[in-house]
Amino acid sequence: MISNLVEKATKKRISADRTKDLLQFYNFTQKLPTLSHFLQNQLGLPSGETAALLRHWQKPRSLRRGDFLTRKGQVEQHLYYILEGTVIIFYDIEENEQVVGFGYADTLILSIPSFIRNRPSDYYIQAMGPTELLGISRTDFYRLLEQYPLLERTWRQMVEEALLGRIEREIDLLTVSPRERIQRLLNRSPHIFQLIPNKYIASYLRMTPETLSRNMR
Amino acid sequence: MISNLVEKATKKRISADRTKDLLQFYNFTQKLPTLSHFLQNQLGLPSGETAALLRHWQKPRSLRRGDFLTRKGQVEQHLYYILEGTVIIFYDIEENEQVVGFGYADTLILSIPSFIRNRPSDYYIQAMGPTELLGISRTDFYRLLEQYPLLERTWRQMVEEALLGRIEREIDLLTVSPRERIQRLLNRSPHIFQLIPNKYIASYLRMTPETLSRNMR
DNA sequence: GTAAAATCTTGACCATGGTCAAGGTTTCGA
DNA sequence: TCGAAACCTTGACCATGGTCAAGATTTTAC
Repeated sequence: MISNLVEKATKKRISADRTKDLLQFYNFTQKLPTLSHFLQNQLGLPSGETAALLRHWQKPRSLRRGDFLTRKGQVEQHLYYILEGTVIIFYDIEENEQVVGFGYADTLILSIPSFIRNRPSDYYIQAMGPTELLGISRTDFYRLLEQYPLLERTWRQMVEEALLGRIEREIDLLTVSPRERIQRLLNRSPHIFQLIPNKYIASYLRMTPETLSRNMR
Repeated sequence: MISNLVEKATKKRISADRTKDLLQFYNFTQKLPTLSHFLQNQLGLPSGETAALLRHWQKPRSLRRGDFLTRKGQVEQHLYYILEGTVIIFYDIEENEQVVGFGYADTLILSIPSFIRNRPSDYYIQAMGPTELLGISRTDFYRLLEQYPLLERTWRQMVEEALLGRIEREIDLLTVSPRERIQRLLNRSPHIFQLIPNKYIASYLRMTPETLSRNMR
């Protein structure tokens, strides 16, 4: 069943600006019809460099519902491309899980602090259903950054975009009224309400499932 | 008068890790004893490049208490280096001001979305007292990025650090108990309580001045 | 297809932090 | 230095969202 609010938000014609997903911090904005298409068209890499980069993406990894892509404390640091499926990112704080982001098909997903700092992750990344991914190791990726200035420039721009996404997210979190927080997410990422159980969305929005439920009517 | 909590936090020996200021999103972590020292030692620029960059920093700008460095809607986009003084960054949301960051002497300050996107700022930057700054224009800065790969690499790393700072800030904001939010800030940036009136800190911590006051006893 | 698990909804109650007001204190600026 | 403005603190009251519980509904996995 789809609530009235969701229905309205979904139907609404969404501007190019709005479409820019604010969750891009963990999963960058750019949609990737295919990985190589992304590398060439989004990153604008010459075909030689694209080939070099593609060579380092590892064979698909499959997850079932509930499986973890990354666990807290785990040192595995990869940048993942989601071929299919949906994942959530959360950390635990006093027995509770606090959801901080989502990832879905045709986006990149990673534990940023872990990837950038080369440290064990504080975050869990968990599959919401059957999920297929490709990964590239941090080491390989940063080595390629050194080699290809154009790749480094693009990465810089991606990090800049991610930063801007975080700023928007901050405003979401600072918004006092639960109803408005819900509305902001509905405006920006209505599709999430189709992909993710509400209890996780509630956590992401800093409220209980009860409050979310009561304010979606 | 210094509260017990502040006193404790200030006295506590602060680890190198803790010292890393989490507000670095708007004002990057690196302390700048002098601007040229920063350019050479922090950015690791060769002297030639340092000289080139220094040439583009404009003559000091002075602000008095209450003056605005940047106003909402203003297109002036500079990266500023604070020689002396303290500033706050805030935006307005329904008649209220919401503080999102601070800047103090020997750090860089800017409205990131405005600077990166080359758009009018949504944020105000206001001096808390007499303040002296140096600025470099967005145009000049990005032109130099194109010219000097080492500068671009460093900028990329700064943006990465800023991103990590935002993630920490997110956890702060997601922390439910006001008391803990205060404690986290005290642990990380006790000096802020010396530099900034509590009412602004309260806003930054997503609570009223009354709640801050009641929880500092 | 079906049982089990997960999720959603609703109600009653309650704790917490916001609001308003007033008085005291500190800081600012001429 | 002194008057004014800004800021801080405290109390009383209240609105809001959290907690707990129970039943309904949906989804999952075999």
